[in-house]
Amino acid sequence: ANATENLKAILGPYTSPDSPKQLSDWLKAELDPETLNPWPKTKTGQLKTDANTLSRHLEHRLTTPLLLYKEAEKMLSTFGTGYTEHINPKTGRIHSSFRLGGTSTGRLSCSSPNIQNPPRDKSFRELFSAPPGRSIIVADYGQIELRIAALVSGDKNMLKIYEKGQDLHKMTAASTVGVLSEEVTKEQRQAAKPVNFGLLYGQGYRGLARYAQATYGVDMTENDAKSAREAFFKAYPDLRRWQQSAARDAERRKRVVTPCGRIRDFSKEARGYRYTEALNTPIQGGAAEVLMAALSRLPKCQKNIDAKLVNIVHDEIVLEVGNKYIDRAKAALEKAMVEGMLSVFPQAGTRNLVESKSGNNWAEAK
DNA sequence: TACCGGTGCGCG
DNA sequence: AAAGCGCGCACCGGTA
Repeated sequence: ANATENLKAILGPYTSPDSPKQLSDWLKAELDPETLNPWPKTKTGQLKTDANTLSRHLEHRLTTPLLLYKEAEKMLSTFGTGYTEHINPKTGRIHSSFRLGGTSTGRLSCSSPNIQNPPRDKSFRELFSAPPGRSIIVADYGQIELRIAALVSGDKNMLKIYEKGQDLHKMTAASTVGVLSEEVTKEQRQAAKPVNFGLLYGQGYRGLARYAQATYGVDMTENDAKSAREAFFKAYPDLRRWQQSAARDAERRKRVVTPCGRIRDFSKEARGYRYTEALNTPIQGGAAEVLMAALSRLPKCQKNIDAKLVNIVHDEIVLEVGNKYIDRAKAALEKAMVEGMLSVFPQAGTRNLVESKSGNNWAEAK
């Protein structure tokens, strides 16, 4: 509330902090030309006012109050009232809709409300709690898309890493920094995540530098990104070859196929063939298919166990179960997920594939 | 009042 | 030549 008053005092009565357009106009009148000229623009010519752009101008008196306001506003509107308005008075629960045909890759989508994107912060996740006498079980696949990339591309080095039960972020860090995997620091591992996630789907070095900063707060110059990119593909050369041939193939046929054989036809889409989308679809789609295979095995595994499926978040399954069944349900869930993976990729290694936990709420079980 | 595109942001 | 992908929701501002 204090920050909001402060923000009002700075912006004046004619500029709403909720309006990117008004904020852009306010900044245009406010900033000197040296700051204004290089300021990033939207495609309609407005000044960008997103958190990443603002955070590069911490010296400005508007920045901190506005960032605080944006965060608070998002939390209150989307995850506060946005959720509570959907509480069913009869059950006291939120009953979201999950859609099976709503995405171009085969993932589920979720709405009214979307409970696939509540903030990871404990103070939110702990609100998803089990009734007395019952518990929440969460099981998730570790690095599922990277594993599937390894399997789909057949990259020998990636496959070896997963067969040994090693951590690919750490191994990529070792390769890009040029040290032994035992010497990789937490920070170096963190910096390797955008490298893995970005380059997997065709990101260039400029995009990588931007993305590392924006998403992971990792400072990476374009030169750093360039050499990280080269080191990455030197470490995983079969992945590079797969990307090149998959992209050529997709461009020629205007379609890609997922591991289970579902087709994404770019010729039916407004934007047509897209390089990065062509690389992503079989991987993300494969991960979705693995999760579906796991879900389809749940009823069998849950026999005689009073378990409710309460959420599905792309690589994660959330159950609610009576306390006396926790161990059995956890084992059954893990089994279903491992078998789901093997049903799509029989050759997959399963070390450290699934991790599960239980607790009174979603935060404790994570 | 209803809908839509643009912008921004939460998650995997 | 260069290129992260996939969602849903809040809010604004313009149109129907």
